[in-house]
Amino acid sequence: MYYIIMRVLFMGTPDFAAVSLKRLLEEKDLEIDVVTQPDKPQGRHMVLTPSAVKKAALEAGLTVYQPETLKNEAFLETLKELDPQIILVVAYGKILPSYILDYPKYGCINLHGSLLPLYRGAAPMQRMVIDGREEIGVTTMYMAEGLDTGDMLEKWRTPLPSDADFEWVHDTLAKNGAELLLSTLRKAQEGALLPEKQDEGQASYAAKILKEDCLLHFEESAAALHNRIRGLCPVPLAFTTLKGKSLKILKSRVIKEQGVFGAPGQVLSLEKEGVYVACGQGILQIEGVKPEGKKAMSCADFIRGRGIAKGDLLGG
RNA sequence: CGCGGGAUAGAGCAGUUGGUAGCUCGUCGGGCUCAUAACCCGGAGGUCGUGUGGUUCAAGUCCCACUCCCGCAA
Repeated sequence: MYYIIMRVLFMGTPDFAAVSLKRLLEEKDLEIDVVTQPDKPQGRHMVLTPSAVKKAALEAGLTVYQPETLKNEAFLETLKELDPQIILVVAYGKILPSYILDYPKYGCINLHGSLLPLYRGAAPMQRMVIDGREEIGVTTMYMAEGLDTGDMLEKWRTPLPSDADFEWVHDTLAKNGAELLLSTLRKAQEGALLPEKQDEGQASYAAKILKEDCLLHFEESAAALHNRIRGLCPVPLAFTTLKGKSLKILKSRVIKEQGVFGAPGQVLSLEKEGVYVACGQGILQIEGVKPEGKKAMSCADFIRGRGIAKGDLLGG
């Protein structure tokens, strides 16, 4: 197999994107430059932290660009200088203006973490789990001016196991998405892509996860609560409150789908495997928690330390 | 120096007005049992985060400095 060297501009920011970048780096015929978000203050002491993509790029000895904005002409100079033949975008975090979209010969191709046109937007992977979807996947597309509205190129899909959490989805889609992106890139080189319009009637939007999305409402069914808990695990984690303090929930299991066994949020019993909690419909078993100011622990430990008792009300 | 909580046996926690440490679980040994993650008896295991720190007759317990962990916020 022989390819002429191709100049690729990779634009991405978080870990999900870094996986794709690392995969592309394994290819010998790609000359890659990287654009990522500027370092941002993060963590407990607001330390300036580089993005996962930046770390990966620097490790590989690539040049990294971190424009504050793409809206002015400053970035156009950089673009002309790099003169990419194709731009690959994975979770970059900013909208690309048309002068960038129109620049490369082979276009701008984006990898998105959902089966478009479903779950356009910022947090498709979490939302798919929270909604209890049975099938998940990734899509590559040509980028258009709208939010994830471009013509679709290739897809990869897989069933979503009922106990899989966000981390599993993220890792699975990042890995297979990277392969899909490379496949699409190769087809673009060969002119073998068959763009397909998105059905606007089917489109849905996966909004960014906010604090309020993480709060558990025990009036919901056990199944819905379970989906929310795993969809937000391991970050940012679903939470409830107990005796005025926040309590993050790490892991859960649906014990009963149907029936009302107590006030929503009421602790029914303390078992070895976890705490049984009454929900709007059914019973949820909570298996791991992270109390405010403490480390993550199993429910068995939490009970031993007397952190919770039968009859306590979660979310009160 | 963004705000706050914490650091005590392998784990999760207590520890009262300062007087050299307890609970639950685990672990080890023995007993009971058809059997058991059950039950009974017994044992081991801690220089109480670090400091050649301060106060005191005496500090896990008060004061100071430092290290690390966590929650909030971004």
